[in-house]
Amino acid sequence: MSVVAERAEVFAALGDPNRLRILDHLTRSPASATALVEDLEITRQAVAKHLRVLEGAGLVEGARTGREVRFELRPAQVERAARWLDDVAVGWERRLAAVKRAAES
Amino acid sequence: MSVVAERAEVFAALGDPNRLRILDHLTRSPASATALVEDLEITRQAVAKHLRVLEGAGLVEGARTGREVRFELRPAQVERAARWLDDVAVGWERRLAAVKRAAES
DNA sequence: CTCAGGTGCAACTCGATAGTTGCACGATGC
DNA sequence: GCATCGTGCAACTATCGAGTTGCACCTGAG
Repeated sequence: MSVVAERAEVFAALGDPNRLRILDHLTRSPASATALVEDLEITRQAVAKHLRVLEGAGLVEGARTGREVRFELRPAQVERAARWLDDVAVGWERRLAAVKRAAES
Repeated sequence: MSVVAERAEVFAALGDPNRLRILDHLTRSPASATALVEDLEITRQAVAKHLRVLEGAGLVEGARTGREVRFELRPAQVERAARWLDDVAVGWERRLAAVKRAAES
């Protein structure tokens, strides 16, 4: 997959309110799909689908312990996405500064 | 709109390869919809739709100059999204450190 | 005035996605 | 062994989203 498509997949995974809530919960502590149902008012299967999307984007990883699967955050992709957004913002500000400099000369 | 829904809207707007390419282009210089068509191999109307999505998320703003509409980046939302991602990553690392400390005591 | 370039709006197709229900399977506790 | 808890898989609905074509409307240049 191309680098831009991969980036888009990560952002798309972040582009759903329920998934953001799941991610927010997982920031505080790992949890299983059934545990996450309580604060989401959707079914367990829907939660499981969201977790698969998040896992597909590399934002989260699940590991089986006994009969439950605990999902925990995987910060690498989160940081990568944050860094790209910073680059976009910084690049733009730099361009604005260059335009301003040109106008003053 | 709730804060989480708004965040999701921003990330959803970023969750498409063509929109990422548009954003990348706009980082370097403002452009109109028809100008953006050249490096995207989709129609002008599709580009216009993407621009409306980006504008709806507050990532971009268009202003009419003569008979064309120049779109330029709006870094505020970009920075806000980056900051939230940083918070997620930092919060998780902090939790990991706390768990480690607890295990060592 | 006329014509061309740039936008905008509307209707349509089609694949992806969020959500559901129903059921089957493996691991745990008694 | 057996009831149960947590998962996983499959089928289905319905909505959203990306992309297209076609047409109408302004604005600027000759």
